[in-house]
Amino acid sequence: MVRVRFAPSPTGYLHVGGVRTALFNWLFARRMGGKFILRIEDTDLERSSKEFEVLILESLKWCGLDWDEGPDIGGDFGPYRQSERKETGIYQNYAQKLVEAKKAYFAVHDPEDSKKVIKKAFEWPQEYFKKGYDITIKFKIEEGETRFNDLLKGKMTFKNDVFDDIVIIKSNGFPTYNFAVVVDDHLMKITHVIRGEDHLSNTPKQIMIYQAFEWNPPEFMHIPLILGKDRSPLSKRHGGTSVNYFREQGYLNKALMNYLALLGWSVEEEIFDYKEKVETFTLNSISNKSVIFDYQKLEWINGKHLRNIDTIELYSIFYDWLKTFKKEEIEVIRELDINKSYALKVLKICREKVNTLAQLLEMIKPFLVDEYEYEGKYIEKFKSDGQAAKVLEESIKIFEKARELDNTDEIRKLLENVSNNVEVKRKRAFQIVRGALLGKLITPGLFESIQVLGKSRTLQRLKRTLEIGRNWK
RNA sequence: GCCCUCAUCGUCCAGCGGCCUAGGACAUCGGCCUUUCACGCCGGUGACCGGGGUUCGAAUCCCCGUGAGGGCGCCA
Repeated sequence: MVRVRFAPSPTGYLHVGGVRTALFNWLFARRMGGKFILRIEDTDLERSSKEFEVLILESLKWCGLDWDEGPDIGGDFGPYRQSERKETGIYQNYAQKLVEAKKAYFAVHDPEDSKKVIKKAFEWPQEYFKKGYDITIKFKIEEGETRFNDLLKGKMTFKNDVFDDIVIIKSNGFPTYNFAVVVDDHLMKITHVIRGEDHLSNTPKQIMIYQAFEWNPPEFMHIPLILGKDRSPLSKRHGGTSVNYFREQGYLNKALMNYLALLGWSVEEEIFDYKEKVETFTLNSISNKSVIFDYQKLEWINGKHLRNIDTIELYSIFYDWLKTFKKEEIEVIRELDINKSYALKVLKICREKVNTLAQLLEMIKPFLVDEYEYEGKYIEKFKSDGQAAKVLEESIKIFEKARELDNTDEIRKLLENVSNNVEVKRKRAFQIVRGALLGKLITPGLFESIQVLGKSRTLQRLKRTLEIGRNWK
């Protein structure tokens, strides 16, 4: 049974690099019919916080990466928080075993220079402890070489003498990362460790600890890191990096996952639902090269998904997003609530023009809000065009006579009549009408927009602009 | 400094000794469509890091450089 884990430390938001690692673990677990385990590595008391843990779990859920065992749902190998595991004494006990086997020792540190060890002992150095010295447990590095096979890098060999003895228990009693991972991965029966390449050089140390316990190490796979445009590690300098950031910007979880999967992965079709990839996922389709995060491609993928999904689904995603991140848009939210069928029509034509929910909001707003604003460009156009008012007056006249405005071909003919009657070029007339209806010069198709707005709303808006436009002179 | 990893268009991926005058996608540029912007379609620019080998033949294999990234914490 395949058992893999994702083990974030709650010291910040969930980074897209972390999600990508989690995604590959998840995909592998689901593909193999195994278990995906979530473990919180909170052994750094200074930097870990409960708030970040909550956010990380929430981000993971938003990404659709569900876990089979974890701190919130438990499981047979709990607890799943290292701080809680520490309370049970397991790390201390296992470290003690190594000391008894003379594979680790108590180290008394020089208070002046904590790097310096002034005393090594296989017995608890009580007298130093009493005097307040910092005491750790260090793992002794043996002579020789350490080998392991990395699923992506191939055979790895490290000379042991490049490593110094490693602290496994800190002076505060907490285990260090390199020790806790080994103990936990073993106790949790992890079969495959898929993690970032930044852990590659740590692996031999961990292997040595496995060997000291005579435990079988799991399989290892180190996947390349995500970099920014300048090839330095992806950070806030390059733009947003947390799941929360992309969520807030109006990216769809499916699109983010799609892009992350695509990044450093070879597939036939670029646009896909990552959940369907469970069927065909293989570890060796992951590339062995660090990758640069491409914000533009992500946006393109997001636009594709935005247009692919069902309008109803888009409606609910958009609605939830507004409620979460754009609470101040009360009028938009209200219109969405009370006039769903109209909103659906608006969404349908607006999504053709945008790539993110934030862009969608801008596009959609003037359709829902009757007190829409006019952008400066339009006001300028209106002022400088001597025929603008005439175009609007003529439109009102023609539209009022029309039966209904529910057919784009008819709307086109009516508008053509307007431009003919006023003797203004179509393009010019259409832009004046467009801005009059929505306040902007960039909108969905004019005919579709009028169709969606409907006769009465269209007339009302033309009159409104005519009225307000008088003050622009 | 020592150790490890990686190296094809600006970016991601394809290529795994001859099919490569190197292919696809995003971006970019030009055109078409057209009521704006986009979508869509058509086309262009654009890369095998350098040097040595091996071989009849190398983007593909080997070595050496160089560059980039990672590690060398009582961080994870």
